[in-house]
Amino acid sequence: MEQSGFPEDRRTQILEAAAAVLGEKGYERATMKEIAAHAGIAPGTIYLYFKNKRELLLAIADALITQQVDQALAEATQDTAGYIAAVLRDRIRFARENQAFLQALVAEIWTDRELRERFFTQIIGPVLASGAQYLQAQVAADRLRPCRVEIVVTAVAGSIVILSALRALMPEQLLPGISDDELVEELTRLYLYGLLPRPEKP
Amino acid sequence: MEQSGFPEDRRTQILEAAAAVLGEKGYERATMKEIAAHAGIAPGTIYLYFKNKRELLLAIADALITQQVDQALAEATQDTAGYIAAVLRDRIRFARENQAFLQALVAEIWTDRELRERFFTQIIGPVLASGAQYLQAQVAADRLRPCRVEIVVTAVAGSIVILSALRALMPEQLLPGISDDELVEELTRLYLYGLLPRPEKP
Amino acid sequence: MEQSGFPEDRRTQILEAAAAVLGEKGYERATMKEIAAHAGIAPGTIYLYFKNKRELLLAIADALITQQVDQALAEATQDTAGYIAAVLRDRIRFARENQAFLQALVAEIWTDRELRERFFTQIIGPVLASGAQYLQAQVAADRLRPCRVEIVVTAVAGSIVILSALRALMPEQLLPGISDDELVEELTRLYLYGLLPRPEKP
Amino acid sequence: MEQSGFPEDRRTQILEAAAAVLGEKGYERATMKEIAAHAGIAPGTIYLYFKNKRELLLAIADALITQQVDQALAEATQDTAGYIAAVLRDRIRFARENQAFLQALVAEIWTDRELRERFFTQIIGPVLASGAQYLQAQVAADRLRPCRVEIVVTAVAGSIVILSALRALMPEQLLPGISDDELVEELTRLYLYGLLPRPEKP
DNA sequence: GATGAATGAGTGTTCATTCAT
DNA sequence: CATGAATGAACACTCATTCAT
Repeated sequence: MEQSGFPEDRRTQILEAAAAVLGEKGYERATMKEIAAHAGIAPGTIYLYFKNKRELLLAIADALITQQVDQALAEATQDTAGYIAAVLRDRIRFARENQAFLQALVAEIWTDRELRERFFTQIIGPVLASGAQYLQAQVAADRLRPCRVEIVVTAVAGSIVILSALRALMPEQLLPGISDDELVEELTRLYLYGLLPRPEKP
Repeated sequence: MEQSGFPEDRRTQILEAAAAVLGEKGYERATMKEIAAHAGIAPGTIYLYFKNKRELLLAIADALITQQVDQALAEATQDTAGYIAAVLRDRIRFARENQAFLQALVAEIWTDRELRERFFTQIIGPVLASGAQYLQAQVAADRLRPCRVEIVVTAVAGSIVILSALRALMPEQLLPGISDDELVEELTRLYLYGLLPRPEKP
Repeated sequence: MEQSGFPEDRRTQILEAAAAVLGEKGYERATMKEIAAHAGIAPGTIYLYFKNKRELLLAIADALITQQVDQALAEATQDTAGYIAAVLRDRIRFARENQAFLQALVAEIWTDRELRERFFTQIIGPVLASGAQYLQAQVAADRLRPCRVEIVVTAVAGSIVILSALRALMPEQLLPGISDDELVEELTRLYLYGLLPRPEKP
Repeated sequence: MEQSGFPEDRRTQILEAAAAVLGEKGYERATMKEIAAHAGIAPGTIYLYFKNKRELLLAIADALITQQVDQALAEATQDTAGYIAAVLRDRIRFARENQAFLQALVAEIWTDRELRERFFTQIIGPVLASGAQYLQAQVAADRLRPCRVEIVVTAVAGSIVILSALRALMPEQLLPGISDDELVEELTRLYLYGLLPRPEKP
């Protein structure tokens, strides 16, 4: 029916339909029939591109992983405040742009060990490591106070994930009327102040 | 088979079995038969106490909600640092104690609008509001710097949730070898410094 | 619906329905739905007694194997002609009584290696071995001429199988109007004469 | 892709691929895709030469039927022992040469009435009739004892079919280490002695 | 003629739910 | 109250067949 101009688009078309349906329904409640309908094709067609339902899920994970972060590395020249803001902004945008994919994945990551480890190793881990490394360098240069960078980085990442996720899931309830920019600004201040060198011990 | 002394304990018995199985398998992958087996009863018996599988899930949510937070209200007399640490410690403990229930719920909250709103309104909302109120009072008393307290509170809550969740799901990978106390201490410092009044504008 | 008096009859009931349907349609063309309908139950019920379609097939094989031959061993006291006739008669009766089961199996044995080896080892093999042993004893006692007993026994068994099978499958065409008794008589004569000691070498 | 020099060879090419795949997998388990792959063509192409999967099967039957037996008719001049040996040898060779075709067919013949009747009428029937006719002539000439030739001929044919089939299917188990020649020799002796005129009644 | 992507009906199987005991 | 055998709707997946290229 709904033909796409390029032959390889079909895969993408299915992937996007799957992300949309999985994101809304979760893995188990999403049916191949519905995914097919959402993509405007017949159920059997999906199996020409993906071996089974699970592979479709893993393909979504891979799609996310491969388009992964060139990161705000270039921004490392900025000052500390600028770097934190840049990372926050970048991650919030990433979450927004891949909302359907992420929403589809998170639910499964929560219950599926294999997916969890795959995702953690390939996405979360590197991001946290990169952040920790940056912080550690700033601490070494006395631009930030000494701290356990792994904990800080994880906490910061956690804030962002939760804020991005819940703002996507419940825009009416979570911080309604507050823009991404306001969010970034406030968080930047919170974490920057939290990490700047301090004259005296508390 | 396995009779309980009190007639109403049966409900609790089922609820706990359900939380255990749902927590491990997720809602869809958990079967009534397995929940029954886990509780040492017959599948049919569950239906004498819960109308259907979904009600069982909602009952788990309710069980969490009702045993909810007397909060660190009593601790409000402490200084600010003590309050933040107390809240962090309390929430981390709550997550640990109800791990199975929470794990079961979160996956569903993620995909189920009704459950999400119920949970947000009854659990998340009040907690955030209470925290925001406390912070606001501290700001008014000049013990903390002015800030958008809703954002800060949500960010702090997000850190805790993510840290607790991932530490439960992936103890080997997320901050291995770091104790809860170390975590609380580091986070307290981060957020306290992030919020203390500052002499000059940055 | 169609309740049986004894609780364990349900398994047998399914097994017989399966044998009937498989016998008529073959394994692949037989559907669980049809087997269920033939047994007067719902499709799902079959899975309470058999793990899957293949197990149902294997259970048919086992049913055949267990009700196996006490053989014409008692008849070993008879003279050679009587023995041969007794075995022929017994095997033809066996084929007739288990026609549906056998027909179902043979088709699968033809294409399925596992089933083939199982059936050969447990049914065919022992039968042939027993026959070969008897013949060998008769040869040793000079009541039959020397011969390669394995070949003879296999040939005799082959005749019977084919004759029984085709007479069941095509009663109109294969030896119509000839009774089992006539068959047994003629075959007995053929093989007895074929095996009796001979005065001179040909 | 793989073009054949002559346009009509394509049909044969498909037929042989089909026989190979059907022989190994059986009718239902063989897929058109696999048959096509085995023939080095696209699935759609098969439908240019055969209306559907079933016609492909029937065409295999026809292929067998047409290349049918010029029979050991020429050998009728031999003595009786020579004739029997010649027929046995010829049939065993036929089974070996057409093993894939035959294996594919037999499974279907077993379950498919139409195919069965077609095959019986066109292949089995004539062979048996020819054999019966020969035997009858020998009996009339007092070179063989009087007997029910239809039964004898069917029994002999049955032996051969079973022996050929099982030796093809289970070479390790059925009469391993015995050559076709030994088989023919032993069977010839068995049936010849079984049929030679006898001086006295047993 | 030849292709092979697309189809969708039909399969085996699962499991929430019921109800006779 | 409790049971657990029975149900049957719904699912993932397969594959013979078609048809635009």
